[in-house]
Order: sequence, then C-alpha cells, then structure tokens
Amino acid sequence: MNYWIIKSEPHKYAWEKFLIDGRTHWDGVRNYQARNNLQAMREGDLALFYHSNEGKEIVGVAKVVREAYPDTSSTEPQWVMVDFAPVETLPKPVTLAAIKANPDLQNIGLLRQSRLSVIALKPEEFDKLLLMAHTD
DNA sequence: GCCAACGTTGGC
DNA sequence: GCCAACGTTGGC
Repeated sequence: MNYWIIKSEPHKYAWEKFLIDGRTHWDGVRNYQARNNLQAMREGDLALFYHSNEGKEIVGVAKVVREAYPDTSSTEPQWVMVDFAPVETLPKPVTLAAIKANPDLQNIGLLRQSRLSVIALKPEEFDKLLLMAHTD
C-alpha cells in the first residue's frame, strides 16, 4: 500500500464538493512527475487531500478506486487520470504551518517540491499527519 | 502583487 | 547538448 498527497485549489475543486460527488476523476495533470505518481497508484491506496492557495491545509483522506487510465480532458495520449472516493473528513485539518513546524516532517515532499500536484508520502509521514489531524 | 522554484521551449 | 527566456504553481 502506498500513500500520497493530492492537491487542489478549493475554488477549482474543494473537499466539500468531493464529499457531495462521492467520487471524482483526478484529471488535468500535465506534469510528468505527477503523472508518474498517478500511474504508480494502486486501488486502495490512500491519499491526503490538500487545499492549496486558500486554506493551505490537509482536509481529508481519499482512496484510489480506479487506477490510471487515459485522461479524457486531453487529446495527447501520455496523460492519465485516477478515480478517488472520500474516506474521511479530518476532525482537525493539518495546516501547512503545522507541517513546517514539525521536525519529523521536514523532508516531506509537500515542502520540498511545493509545486508538484501529486506527491508520494512515506507511510510514517502519513501516520504522523493523520495523528496530527486527530489530536489537539 | 511579488517572488522563488522549477518545468518547458527554442535558438544556437 | 547548453542555456536563456518564459510560463506556471503556490506561498507569503
């Protein structure tokens, strides 16, 4: 099982919309590194849903319900999309500031490559972030 | 609105 | 193959 962070600007696609939809296509990725991460995802993998620009916090957990297949929003064949479904809304969102302040999370991809929209997470980073979301 | 990071493009 | 120019993302 692998763990990921997927980023979305709330005004483009917010967690709240995701909850209502119940399932979504993660399309529109046009960056090779992010695409490679999408292709490495397996059904059942968990991904943290991060709100970029506005909020700047991890708000929920999603799971992969369909592995990479051709992105219908592109005419170019090299791009793929993945389907996700919501798993859990975090009781306490994990802010970027809180991540930056945590010595255990200094090497997290979210900080090291802030521009990447699909980021791999180590299991221990995932656990740590979930713990932060469930404790005060 | 500015700027840093970084990917892409195109001239040579 | 190098590198400058430019575009995009996202934090501040």
